[in-house]
Amino acid sequence: MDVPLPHLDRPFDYLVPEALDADARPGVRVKVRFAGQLVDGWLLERAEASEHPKLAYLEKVVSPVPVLSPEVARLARAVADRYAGSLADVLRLAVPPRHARAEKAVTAADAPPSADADADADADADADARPGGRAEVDPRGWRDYPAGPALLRALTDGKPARAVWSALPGEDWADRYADAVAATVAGGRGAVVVVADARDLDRLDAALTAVLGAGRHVRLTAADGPARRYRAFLTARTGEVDVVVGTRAAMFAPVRRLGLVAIWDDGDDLHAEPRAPYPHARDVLLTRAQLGDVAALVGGYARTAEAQLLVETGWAREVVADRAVVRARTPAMAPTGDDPQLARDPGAASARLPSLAWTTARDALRADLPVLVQVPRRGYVPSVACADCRAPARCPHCAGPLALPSAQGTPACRWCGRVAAAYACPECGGRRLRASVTGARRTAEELGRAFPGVPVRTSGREEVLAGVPGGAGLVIATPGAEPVAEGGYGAVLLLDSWALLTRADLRAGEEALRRWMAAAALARPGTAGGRVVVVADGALAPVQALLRWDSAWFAARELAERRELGFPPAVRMASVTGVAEAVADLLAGARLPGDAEVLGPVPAEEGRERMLVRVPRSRAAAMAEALHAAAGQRSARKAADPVRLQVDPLTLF
DNA sequence: ATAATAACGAGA
DNA sequence: CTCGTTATTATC
Repeated sequence: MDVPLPHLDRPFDYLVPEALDADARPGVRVKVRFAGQLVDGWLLERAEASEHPKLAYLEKVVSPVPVLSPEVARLARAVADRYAGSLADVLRLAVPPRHARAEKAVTAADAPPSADADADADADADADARPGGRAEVDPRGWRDYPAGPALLRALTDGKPARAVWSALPGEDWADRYADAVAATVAGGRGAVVVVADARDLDRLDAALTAVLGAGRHVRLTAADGPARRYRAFLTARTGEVDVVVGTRAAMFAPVRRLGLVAIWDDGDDLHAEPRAPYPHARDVLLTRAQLGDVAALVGGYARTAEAQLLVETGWAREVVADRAVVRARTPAMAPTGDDPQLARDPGAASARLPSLAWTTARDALRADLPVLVQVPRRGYVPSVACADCRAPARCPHCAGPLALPSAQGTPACRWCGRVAAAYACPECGGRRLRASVTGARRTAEELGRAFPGVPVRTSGREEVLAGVPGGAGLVIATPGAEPVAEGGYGAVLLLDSWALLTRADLRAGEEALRRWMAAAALARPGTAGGRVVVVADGALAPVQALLRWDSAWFAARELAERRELGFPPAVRMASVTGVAEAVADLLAGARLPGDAEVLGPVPAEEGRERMLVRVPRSRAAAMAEALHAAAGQRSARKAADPVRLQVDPLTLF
C-alpha cells in the first residue's frame, strides 16, 4: 500500500477480478480501494486464499510491467526494517516514477518481460556459480594489490567475495571497477555499481564502455531526468542489460543474476539518501550482498570507519597494496603550519599562502606542471579564529566552535547556541575575529596575482571540470570537484584545512582525510616530481595518515575511538526529532530493548529537539522494530506533530 | 479520510 | 436498560 503511515506498513489482501487475472502478477503497480478511496499499491504476491473475511476487488493494474522484482521487494523490506521505516517509503526510492512513454518504447522494442526473468534470477545464479571453465579476466592494475587477482577470479567464479579496497594514489579507480565488473560478467552474473556524483559516474561509464563495449551496461541516475531514468530502469528490469551503474538512485536497481554490488568512495555524504527512511547506499548494497549471496566491493582512496568495521569483524577482506608499492606511488608530502609570519614572505603576494606552499607551487609551474589548489567549498558556515594569533575561537561556555552568522554579526556557538558578545582570545587577548574560510574565487584571484601569466581555472559548484591539460597552470577546486590532470599534478596544495578539521562533527577527521586523499591521489608520484603540501599541524592524526598514505591505520584508530565513546558504527544509534512533546510521546510508547540508552534532548532546528537512542549492534533490529512500532501507534491515533526517525544519522550533533 | 465499533452517560 | 452521542481504531 503506497501510504507512508507506519501503522499501515503491512500487506493487504484483495480479490483479483477475472479481467485483471492475466496482468495481476507480482511486482506490478495497482490501484485499490482502501478506506473508501483509491490508493496506489504494489502487488506483492498472488495467493489462493485469505484469512480476511470480506475482501474488496483490485480496482486496476496500472501497468502490466512487473517493475518490482522479487529480489528488490525482499531487499526493500529488509532496508525498511533496518531503518525503522515503511516499505512504501523504500519502494518510492527503489522504483522510479512510471513514465508511460518510456515504458511504451522499451516494451515495444522487445517482448514483454516474462515471469521467467525472475525465475532465472535464482535458478541461474546457482547454475552459473559453478567454478572453472570461465575465461579469466586480465587483472591489469589489480596486480598492484596482492589480493587483487584472487578477487577478480572469485568474481568470475561467482563466489560471494567481499572486499574493502584502499586505492593507491594515482589509481584509476574507474578502470579497476570496470575490471571487477568485467570479471563478474565473464562469470555470467550482473553488477550494480554506485558512485557519489555525476562526474564519477561519467568516468565509470566511460571506463565500462572501454572494457565491456557499448550497450552492455546502463547508467541509472535521477540527474538524467525521469524519462531516461525510467527507461534505464526498465532496460535493467527486463534483463536486457545486467550491469547498472549510477548514483545512489541505482542502489536498488533490479539486475538479473546479480553477482556483484560495488560502491566507490563510501565516505562521501552524497551516498546518504535524504528522503525517509534515509538509507545509506553502502548499507543498502551490503544488505543486498548479504541477502543474495552476492559479492561486495567497498572502495575508496580513504577508508571509512564503517568499512574498517567490515574488515575487523571479518565480514570483508581488505585489498591493500604492500607498503613498498604505496611508498613508490605516493607523492612527496609535507605539512606546513598556517603561520602568519611565513605568510608575510615578500615573494608571496597572497596572505593566505604559507611560504612552503608558495615555493612548491612555483617549482611545479617552473617545471611546466599543473598545480591543484584545494579550497573549502563555499556555503559552509565559516569557522572563526582570532584575527591576531589565529587560535580557533571557542565558546567560553562549552568550548564549541564559534561561527559568524554574517560579516558584521556577533559570533555564536555552533554547539550550544550561546552568543559570545564580548569575545576575547584566551591565547593573546585579541578581540577581533576572522572567518577562516575564504571562497574559491577570492583564492583564485589571489593566486592569479601571485603567479602572473599562468592560466587559472576554477572547478566548483557552478562548473565542475572533469580534466585539465598537462602543462603549467593553476587549478582552484573545491573538495569533490578536483579535475584529473593529464599526467598528474606537479603539486597539490591543501589549504584551509583547519576549517575542515575543526568542524563540529564526529566525522571531521575522517572527512578531512578523505578529501585530502582524493586531491592528493591526483598528484604525480614523488619519484616523478609530485608534491603535496597540506596546511595543517603534522602531528594531527588525519595529517599523519595522509603523509603515510595509510587510511586503514586512521580508520582503525577512528573505529577504536568510536567504540570508546559509544558512537556509530561501533554501536547502532537512532535519532528521534520533533517538537518536545512528540519526541517524548514516541519514546514513552516505544518498547526499546532493555540495554537501550536514551540520550538528550539536544536542541535541533527551530522549536524541535532531538533525542538519541543507542544500543549495541546486536540489538539494532530490536531497536528499529520498537521505534517503527511506536511511530505506528502514534500515526494510528493521528498524533498531530510529526516525528522524524533516523537510524545511523550521518551527523550526530 | 471515513466507516465501523467500543465506550459512555443521560433519561426513562 | 436503551438510545444517542462521542472517543477509538481499523481500513482488505
